[in-house]
Amino acid sequence: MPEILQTTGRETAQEGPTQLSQRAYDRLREMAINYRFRPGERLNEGALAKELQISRTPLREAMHRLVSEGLLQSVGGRGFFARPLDVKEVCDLYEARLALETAIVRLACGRASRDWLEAMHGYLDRSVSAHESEPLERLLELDEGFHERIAECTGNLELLRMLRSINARIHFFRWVDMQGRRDNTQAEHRALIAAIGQGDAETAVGIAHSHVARRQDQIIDGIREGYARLYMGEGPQAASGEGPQAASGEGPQAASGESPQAAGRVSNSPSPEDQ
Amino acid sequence: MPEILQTTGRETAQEGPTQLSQRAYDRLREMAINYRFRPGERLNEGALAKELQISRTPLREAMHRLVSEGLLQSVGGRGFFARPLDVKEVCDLYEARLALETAIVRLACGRASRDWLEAMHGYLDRSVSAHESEPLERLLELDEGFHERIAECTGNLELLRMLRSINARIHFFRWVDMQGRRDNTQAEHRALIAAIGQGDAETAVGIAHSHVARRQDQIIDGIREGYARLYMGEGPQAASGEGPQAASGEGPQAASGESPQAAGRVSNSPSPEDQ
DNA sequence: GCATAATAAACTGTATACAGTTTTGCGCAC
DNA sequence: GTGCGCAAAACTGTATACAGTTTATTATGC
Repeated sequence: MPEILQTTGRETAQEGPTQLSQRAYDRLREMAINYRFRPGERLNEGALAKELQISRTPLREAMHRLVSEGLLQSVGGRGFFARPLDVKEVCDLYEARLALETAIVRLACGRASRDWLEAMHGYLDRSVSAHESEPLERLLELDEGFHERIAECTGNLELLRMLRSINARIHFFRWVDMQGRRDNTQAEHRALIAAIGQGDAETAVGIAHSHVARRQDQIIDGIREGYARLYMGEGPQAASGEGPQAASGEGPQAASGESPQAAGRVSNSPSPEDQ
Repeated sequence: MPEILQTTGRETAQEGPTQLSQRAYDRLREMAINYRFRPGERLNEGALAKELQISRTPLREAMHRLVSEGLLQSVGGRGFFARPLDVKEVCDLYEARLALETAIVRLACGRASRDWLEAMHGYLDRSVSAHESEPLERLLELDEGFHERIAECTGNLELLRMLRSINARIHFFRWVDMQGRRDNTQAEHRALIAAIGQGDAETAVGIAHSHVARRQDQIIDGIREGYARLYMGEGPQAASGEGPQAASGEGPQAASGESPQAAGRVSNSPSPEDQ
């Protein structure tokens, strides 16, 4: 049952990719990013395939890609698992992001064009107007977009690719971190662009560093909060789809009996030796 | 025909992974890293599967992973392609490597333990003794290992992961670059470790920078040389396996009719929109 | 009642089948 | 000889089948 996909064929802007494995990739990626699967949970291929209305073949292809991107894990012989909520890993990611962002900003200082600067001012203007009205999820996207645009400014697609990969993996924790307080980072963003525009690398890197850097305990607090939130059944865009609980059907494979508050030693994954 | 794999089962140190998709991944990765496929060449799944003595299912799973890692490309509906020999991409990778290495060394300065320093001195000693006797391929591996150990010293697995990914993708060009001259980088390596040992970040970063940095024209020369070498049928470890030519069977799908010397505009890939 | 062993169900990893599309090869007009 | 169009072959993307293993369940002994 190939399940004729929506309107068959011509790939307008509206309908998704025609490739089933690509479609599965897109959907699974979104789920993994937002921890729609419980950390460490084993993913049931049959159930997922039924849910996505595809067969296991393209589904597994998508899963293999997500393993390579650190959004899923695989244990040979026992299938695929949701990424665990691992404190060390998240701290490493934040640190890597800081290093990457610093390098990117430094490069951007020598390469920003007049056009790019103008476009960034426009982007910031739009972000400001969104700040009051848009949901937090959208504000986070705007912030990610801001930093990715700086990476684009360097012209280095590999740096951009790495930044995107990291951003995807810490997205959830940044979202949790934003809950409650609606920080106004606009001023810092403006100052950063100004410094880049003047080619003042030291100032720009300084701003970027203080803007991106997080103290370890802040990060850990965020993770703990995220853990609690996960088991209270909330997440970014949790309302879309079919609800906050893990999307793998009835969910007989609950994560574990561990104390959800203990974010310090959280991973209940079978510590895969893969990759 | 499951083709009982060697000695069936118990996964000693000698025999490869039991998982066929993992075995395919390992072999394809090695091939892609060393450009055993001609740049931009379309990979024939049937032929590759026969060569690896597996079916197309695990083969395609491995290929999807390699796409995510930038070692293969995929064009929806037309299959998988060898990564093109793209000058811009390689330059970006070198630049990203420089940024990463700099950040890693800076972190290592605050984290190097006495044990680690001792181990590094041992590693360098072994590298020195290998310098005269071992083949270039091995020396390059030792150099990669040196830098990866510094990344390990930071304790940050994500930085290590990124460094490995980049190293894999520029491996071939560094190998080409080493041909002919047998640089002695030992002194720089010693000095770098010494600076790290003293926690002297500025000196260490300076050494790392001048050690890793390459001028753009040097890189492009290397790529041009690599291109020529590819079409002269030589590559790292080219003797192993079944010869230097692309491993996809008879090779009816030669790369293109482009001038092999013109490394400036080399990519004959169909510019995949994927990933 | 609790731990343990045996049995059944479920699931993963891989091979194969098949439809639709792309590519190749050939014939023909010019 | 060169370009165009059509038919055949080849290839990709996906579904399904199946064997072997893992996991869940029931039965059993203490």
